[in-house]
Amino acid sequence: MMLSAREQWRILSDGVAEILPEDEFLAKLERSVQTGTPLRVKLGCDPSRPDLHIGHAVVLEKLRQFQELGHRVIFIIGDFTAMIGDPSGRSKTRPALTMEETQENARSYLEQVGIVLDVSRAEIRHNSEWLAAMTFADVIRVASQVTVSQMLERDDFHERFEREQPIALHEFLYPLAQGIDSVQVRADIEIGGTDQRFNFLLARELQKHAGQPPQAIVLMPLLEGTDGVQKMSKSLGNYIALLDPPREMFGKAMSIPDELIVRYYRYATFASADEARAMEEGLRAGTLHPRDAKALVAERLVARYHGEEAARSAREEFDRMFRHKQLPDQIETIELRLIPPVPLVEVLVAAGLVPSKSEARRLIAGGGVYVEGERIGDLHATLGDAGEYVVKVGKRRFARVRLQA
RNA sequence: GGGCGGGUUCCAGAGCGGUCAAAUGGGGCAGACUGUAAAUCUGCUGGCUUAUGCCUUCGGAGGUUCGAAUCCUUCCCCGCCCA
Repeated sequence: MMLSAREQWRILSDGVAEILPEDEFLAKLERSVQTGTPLRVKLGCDPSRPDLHIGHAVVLEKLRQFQELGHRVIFIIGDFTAMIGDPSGRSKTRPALTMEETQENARSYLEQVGIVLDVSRAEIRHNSEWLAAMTFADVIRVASQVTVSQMLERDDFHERFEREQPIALHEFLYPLAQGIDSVQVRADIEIGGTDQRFNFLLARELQKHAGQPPQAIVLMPLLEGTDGVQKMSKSLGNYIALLDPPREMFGKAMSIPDELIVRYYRYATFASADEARAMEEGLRAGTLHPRDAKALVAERLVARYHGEEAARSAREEFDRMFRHKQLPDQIETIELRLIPPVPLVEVLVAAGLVPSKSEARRLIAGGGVYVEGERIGDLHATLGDAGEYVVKVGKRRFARVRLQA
């Protein structure tokens, strides 16, 4: 009932950025088939900020395939590392999380993972289980297995070293901790984004020292964020969250640069290589309009996470608002306890449409504020009477404010 | 421990006694245009009872000065080199 190693290889290698080393991966599949033993596929996760996005889904989707082929997915919740603090040097040190926060985050993380794959069939481990138990002597022993110049091979360390930027000593320990995780769970495969290459390779070294067969590595492409330049990440604000509501998801997908359309088609909506090629050719030949291609991607993306129905209505709403510049079909009503006449500037702030009066003035001066469909250019404009007003700020901020008598 | 160079607004990075809320680029927002929240172009980008006005900001605390991001003292932090 298990597929042959070849068949599995065909499925599992589709859409990956890199498999290291390929022959070992294939050998593992073959042994797995022969002995009827599922492979142990590890995914480490940082529970510090549980807001998964469609970039994570690229990895999760691959993991789902492993699951469907009968392999064992092992999630490692990095609760220990999260409690200690920030691994990545450039960001200002993140505050260490408390035990409760970490647990809450982990719960929410798994819930979001559950959108893509079957968490109940996965093995879930917390790395505090073994990392918290290590003594300093244990740490030194593991640290002795890696040299400083090996560490400096990692391009992010290398670059900072070259640029004379700080690298804190503990940053060297995080890759080590990840490697120890692999040893602990006896990972056959570790999966992650291409930025994890160094850490995953280091884990192989530690596994060899521990007398284990080293894990094979599956690296998935990193999806660019909606800005089209940097990788998708929460901190850069260029992400589409798995939990984004349909309209948000649709709109964000429509804001990607044209060059990214096909890539999103392939990796965000999991179109096959053939489908992606077809779209690419259509775009190049001019038979497929970029806007339509993008709308297709956006719709398919929304459909995946919210269903066909939601996708269709998100698309209609988008067309209404941005192509035809009409009002959205639902506008939040905000009651203001202000007695007319009220300066418009004050209304905008009170309604939460802008963060400050200065900002409100700038927007008015720049022609970005509308009341009842009419552009307001006067900084001193007031809403004179009680009643409801539809206020629009920019393209996307709407509110129906109600002034009481 | 010694020497040198640094810490500036969301980020990077100029400024080095007044003309500094602080160049420039990025990001963000808005406008025009359009095929979309693409691209391109333009404008804006600390706050306040709109005021040739006031307040807060240039690592922290003091000081000099009519006046400081700019000078001095001291403290904290970072990088490099030497030990």
